[in-house]
Amino acid sequence: MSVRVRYAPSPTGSPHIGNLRTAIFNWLFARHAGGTFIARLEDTDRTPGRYVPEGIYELEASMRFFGALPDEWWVYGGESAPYIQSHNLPYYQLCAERLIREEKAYRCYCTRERLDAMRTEQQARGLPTGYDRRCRHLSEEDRARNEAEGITSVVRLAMPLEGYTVVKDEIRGDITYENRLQDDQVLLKTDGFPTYFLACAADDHRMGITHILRGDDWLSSAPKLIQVFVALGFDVPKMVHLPLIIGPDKKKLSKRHGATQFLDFVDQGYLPEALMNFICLLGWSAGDENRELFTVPELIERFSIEGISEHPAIFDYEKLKWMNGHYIRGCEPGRLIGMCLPYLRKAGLIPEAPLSSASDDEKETYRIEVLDYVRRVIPLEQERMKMLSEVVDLVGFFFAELDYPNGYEEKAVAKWLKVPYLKPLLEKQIEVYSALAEWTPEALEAATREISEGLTLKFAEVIHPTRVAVTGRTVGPGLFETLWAMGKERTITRLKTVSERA
RNA sequence: GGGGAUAUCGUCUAGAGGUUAGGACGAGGGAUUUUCAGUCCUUAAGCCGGGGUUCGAUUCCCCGUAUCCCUACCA
Repeated sequence: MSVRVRYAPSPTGSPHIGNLRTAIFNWLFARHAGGTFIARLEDTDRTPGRYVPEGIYELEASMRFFGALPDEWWVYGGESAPYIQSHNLPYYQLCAERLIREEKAYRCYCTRERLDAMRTEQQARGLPTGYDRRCRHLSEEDRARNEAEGITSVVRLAMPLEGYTVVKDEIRGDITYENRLQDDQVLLKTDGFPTYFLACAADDHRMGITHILRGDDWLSSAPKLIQVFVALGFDVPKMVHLPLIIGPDKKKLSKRHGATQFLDFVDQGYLPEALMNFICLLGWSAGDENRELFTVPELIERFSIEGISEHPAIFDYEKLKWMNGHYIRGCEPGRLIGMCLPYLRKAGLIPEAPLSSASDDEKETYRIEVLDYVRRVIPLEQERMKMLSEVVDLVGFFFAELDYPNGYEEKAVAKWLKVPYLKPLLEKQIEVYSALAEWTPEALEAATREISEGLTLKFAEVIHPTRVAVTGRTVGPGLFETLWAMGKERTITRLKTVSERA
């Protein structure tokens, strides 16, 4: 039987990195096995705040970002449509009614107040919490009277009171749970929507799902899910529980740890291939290959359930940054530049591109004055960039109006723009550079070496003050590439300003 | 309170009875250079504790401990 797996997110906002990994693992598993990858929207919780209709677009964007596109989903359908649970309510209701008819489920008329009070009491007395099954054995008359009175009800699963449920986890082995300890799970809510358990079992069956790969946090409730499958008379898919991704403090990954949601990662400028590669290494390993850099085809080729580990993994942002830097360094300059442009625009370093209605002249000017300059500058910082968002800080001095000492780093100034030979040096440079026939890194270096010899200064004694004078800082790309990229006019202007105010 | 899972360098992990316990990030040192970054070389750093089983346990079993998860008309 060919593999059919699904990613079943809820639209609660921008997807969490843990859910993204679940999606990717499902996708890799399907691709590796030549199976089908399905995405299904589990939007059965209509509680305000927990139901974010726009979340669906984030979900779609995240899958596109990784290139982990489903074979079947709500965007372009498939043979198991619908893929949005709220569009299929009658189906779940039918399932619930059938279970009632077969006495595998029952209507429960208990109010939330009673349930809350019961739970509070149980907790106060140190008793296990759970539904006391009061409505499970209601007489026909009681039931009829409740219905006649119009009391709202939910449908609960009549959990077997004896025996055991075995969760056959593909990586953890068999895990046995006592049925008497399992709650009579609500299957259908008063609003007519199914709960996760009903919707999941019903849809997994309907869609022919063969394997369930989901977070470890579902393991404890797996016996309840299995009992829903059993009650419905459906085969239980193979189960694979993925280790959780946690924060450095071993707590659930949250905002204060850094980026956690898809949007956060995109904003900070992580490349899809870096995030994909890194995420796959959290809770999965290719084995004894002693390698951690993998392309997507390599991941597909190697991915297997045996390689999944069983303990939670801490999300190491440092390692992600390293990996992102690695992929940025290997990036085609054209692609890198394209990815950096939005950051530069957002920071106000470069103007917005002219509208399509703008004149050809305007477009040409933008191309020459902005894009060509960006094209020269970005590659110079490529090997230093760890996240795209850093580009703003890295190349800011190329664009910003430096007006000595405004915009200059204090320490840099103190160290290199207070040297006694500064003024003669700068004046000589202005003279020589202005007369330079060819504005290339090589010519600039040759000229500068001559200057340093002429003034009997060490090369480093020339390099450092020059860099600070022209960039306002002590770190950056090679000085002559920097001068070359900045252009003669900008270079001379900055040297003059510093020289005059020195 | 009940139930479940998990436990190898700081972190991600390899290991599946006998290994100098391997790799990567990070950290330290060195080389290169024009600063930073990068690259190359290099060092330190680990089997949660206690019992078993075994000729021999990081590895298998039990107990303890710790951590996380579930215990909702949330997924």
